[in-house]
Amino acid sequence: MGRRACCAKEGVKRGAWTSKEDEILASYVKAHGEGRWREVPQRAGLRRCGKSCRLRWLNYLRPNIKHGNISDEEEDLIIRLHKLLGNRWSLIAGRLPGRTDNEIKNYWNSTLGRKASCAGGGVVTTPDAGYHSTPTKASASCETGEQEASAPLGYPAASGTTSDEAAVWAPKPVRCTGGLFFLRDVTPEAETGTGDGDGSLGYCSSPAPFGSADEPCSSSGGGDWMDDVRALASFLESDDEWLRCQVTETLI
DNA sequence: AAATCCAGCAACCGCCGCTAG
DNA sequence: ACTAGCGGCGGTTGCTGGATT
Repeated sequence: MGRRACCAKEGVKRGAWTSKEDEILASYVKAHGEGRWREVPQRAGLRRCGKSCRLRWLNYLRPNIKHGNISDEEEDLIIRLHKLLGNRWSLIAGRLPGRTDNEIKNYWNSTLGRKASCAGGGVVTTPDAGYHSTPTKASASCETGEQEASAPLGYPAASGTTSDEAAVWAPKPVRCTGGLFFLRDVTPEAETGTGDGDGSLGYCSSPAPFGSADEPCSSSGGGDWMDDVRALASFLESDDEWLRCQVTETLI
């Protein structure tokens, strides 16, 4: 409230970008670097909102961006990361070089989400995010059309459990000076990680009172889900950023 | 061949956290 | 300590082209 709009509505062009605009923006960012997006339109001579410039650059103009043809490996990784992280598209994208959060989000909503939904689960999202926006098109094309009442898109419909029980708690991540961590107590198992660590993981030291009794947080776990977590932890530990953080056992 | 439906994608919107002043 | 501004993120919308009727 009271916050200034990110850019004036009037005089700002909207809609699809032209190749000319792309060219201007790309050359500007190459010359001046990223950041100060609010100033970019003025300085570059674009009649666009700064946010729009940023989005265009990040999702389309940035070097090394890959478009389309998401491989099976990438798809598998997206599914696994989504299991672990929920709808944290930027984090998922961070593990997929050349892919953008927007592309992954779109891919999920249009393809993987539907697959998962029709398959009856195996997908996790953040309860706090309240995945209330099951893509209507997707759900409409789902053959069963019945599972959504008990297992909305994004929640696993684990056999033998209620949807609530099956809901894996994917906590809201908070920043950790360049990394990500989940505000949960570090358990001994988490400290040892996958066993190949040398104990040098840079844990953040302040388990904040984030998790209260509300989060579905089963400690038993095991099985495929735990395998996924271990595999992901192993994968992610190859990343220096990730070394600063950890995924605790209580995720399961 | 025309109309309609649907999937995919680009872009917008609004909220939130961080940080500089 | 407080506040305003900025950047970033996730959800949503709307357009477009291909598929189907």
